[in-house]
Amino acid sequence: MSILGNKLIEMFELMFNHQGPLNWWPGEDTFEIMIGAILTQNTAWKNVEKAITQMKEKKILSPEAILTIDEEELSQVIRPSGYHRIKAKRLKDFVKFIFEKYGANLIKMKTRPLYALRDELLSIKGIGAETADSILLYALEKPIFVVDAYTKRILYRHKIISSSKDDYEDIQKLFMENLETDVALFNEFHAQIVNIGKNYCKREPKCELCPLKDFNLKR
DNA sequence: CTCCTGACTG
DNA sequence: CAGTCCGGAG
Repeated sequence: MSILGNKLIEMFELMFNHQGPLNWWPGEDTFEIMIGAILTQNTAWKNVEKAITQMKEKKILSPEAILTIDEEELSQVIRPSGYHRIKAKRLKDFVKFIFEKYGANLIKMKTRPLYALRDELLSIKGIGAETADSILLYALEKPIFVVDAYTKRILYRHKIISSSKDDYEDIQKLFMENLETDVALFNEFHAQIVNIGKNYCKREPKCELCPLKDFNLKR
């Protein structure tokens, strides 16, 4: 294990021991996780839950329903998630891809190699690196590390990276080249980071209360 | 860089 | 009442 790998594990354990297992999307429906990953783009998860609840009530939380429903109507149903017009289009573009490439068979989709699938997802308008990786890790259980704004901020503040705007793929490599390739670890690690981000590592950080307050910082 | 959007927080 | 939210496109 590399020096950096040990540091990352230390960071993970500090977070995990304070916050406990976060159980992100355990046993949740694969398709629902994919939809959630798109709806949560720059949006608080609480608002995404409302949108998903409404989709269930209207019985449109399926590839078939999203493909056929009127885009305007879809945008109204997902309205609580914000950016509802553009996200309605993104959902439709996404399910079109699902149908064209995999006949909406998510089991079949899962058999495809990780990076082939990643390239396909990135070719869809509205699916960027973070959304693609969230779908790959949390819905399809592929071993890839999800990087987000919190990840960059936390690594920067704890001096693991020297600039707060390092490249997405570089930061992803930093985790993947120094940790065991483990879906469960990647899943929990990112979840822990997000929780630290929204509870402590905000723009105005609450360092005194943070589980990472003594991590890699000279006092 | 700006726009996209509603809901919630401090 | 401004800032922010599990970003991405133009």
